[in-house]
Amino acid sequence: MSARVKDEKTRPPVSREAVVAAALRQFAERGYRVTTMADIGAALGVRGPSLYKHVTSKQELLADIVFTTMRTLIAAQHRAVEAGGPAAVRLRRAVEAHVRYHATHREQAFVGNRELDSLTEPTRSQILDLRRTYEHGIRAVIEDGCASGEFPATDARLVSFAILDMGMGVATWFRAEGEHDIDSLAYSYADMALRMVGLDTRGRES
Amino acid sequence: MSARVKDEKTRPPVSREAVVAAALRQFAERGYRVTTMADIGAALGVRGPSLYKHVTSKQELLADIVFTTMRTLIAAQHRAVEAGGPAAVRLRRAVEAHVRYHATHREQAFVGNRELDSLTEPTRSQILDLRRTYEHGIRAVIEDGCASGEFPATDARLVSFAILDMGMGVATWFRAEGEHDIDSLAYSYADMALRMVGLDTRGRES
DNA sequence: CCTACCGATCGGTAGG
DNA sequence: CCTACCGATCGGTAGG
Repeated sequence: MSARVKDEKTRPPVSREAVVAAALRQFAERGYRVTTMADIGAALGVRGPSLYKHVTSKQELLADIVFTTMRTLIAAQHRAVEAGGPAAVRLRRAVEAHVRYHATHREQAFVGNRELDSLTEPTRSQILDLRRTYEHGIRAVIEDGCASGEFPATDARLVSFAILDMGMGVATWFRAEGEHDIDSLAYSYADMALRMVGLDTRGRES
Repeated sequence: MSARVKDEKTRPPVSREAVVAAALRQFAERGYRVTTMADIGAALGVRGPSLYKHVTSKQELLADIVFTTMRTLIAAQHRAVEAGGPAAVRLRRAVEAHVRYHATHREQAFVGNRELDSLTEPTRSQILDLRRTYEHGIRAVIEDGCASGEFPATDARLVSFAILDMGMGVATWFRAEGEHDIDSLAYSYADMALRMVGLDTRGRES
């Protein structure tokens, strides 16, 4: 009945990464503001104040999580797009990367979206900038496809929002134990995205 | 420099609806937990404790907002679907209603999504039930279209999630002053939804 | 509708 | 990594 969740003798050493991981889990399941430093410590078998040996503030924990999330998403999108090829191929790869991240890093994506307003300045503005960069990345592919005539004319901004939003939604309902495996999920979402820009995916394309 | 925002003499009478409206605005812009009863009162020109003449708790304010939101959405979906007709027509009307609500009631939709975990039981479970009902409503239309052969075979559950998620996203970025008017926005989203179930919207359908 | 206030919570620091 | 604790916040009640 101690406040410690784990026995001192068997407790693994506390590291910054362990603190961030415990914070992530609790921020995702119960929210940033409701989670206390004591809660995070308890998950690691220590008291709240002990965490300050590894991090400087609770806010820093949240900032770490959302920065890592956005940098990872942007890097994945960059890899998806850089190889070039037809716009349809680049769009498929970018959407698959987007969906794959939101399915495999549900907690990060969820926290990054829901706790945006829990960030203090200037972190919040920096994150919003990264999100804009990310949105512009997928929009550019759509605009390419429109400009080359590959995609029927569409409102690239609207479609990019719709594609990103539906992919972000995956983080809210996807469960690894569920009926969908991640590969077919990513493929299906990319299919939907290609249809949204006007392509018939039952035919020849990628 | 008083804590009151409005002068006592010109302040309109405080009503329950006024309290809910003020709470909605602040829950949307700053979050449920950060908003204090004193904040809500200040927006109406009164002190925090005075609000308890009109509401019984802060939690009740949130519950009022999310229940109204879900009931309104479900009623709008019901109206969109009840007239019958081809599945493509029903799907278009349901998506248009969905998008229209999220564009015109941004704050309600935003709070209803972000603050789900700020609800205490049993309210939270009741709201989750209403959300399931809503999702099943649009999924049923898609399944109808698949069963009748009107839509090419698609995973109805997946597509219904994607369509609802992209519509909910509208609440996060839409601004009435922006470049899109609500009618064309709703139309475009319904177009995308029809494409997602495999229809070619450049042709004959609705 | 007000002031005064209770009770509880929590991030972070002091000082081992 | 701990206990003790400070300072501040806030929902809700008492009693006008």
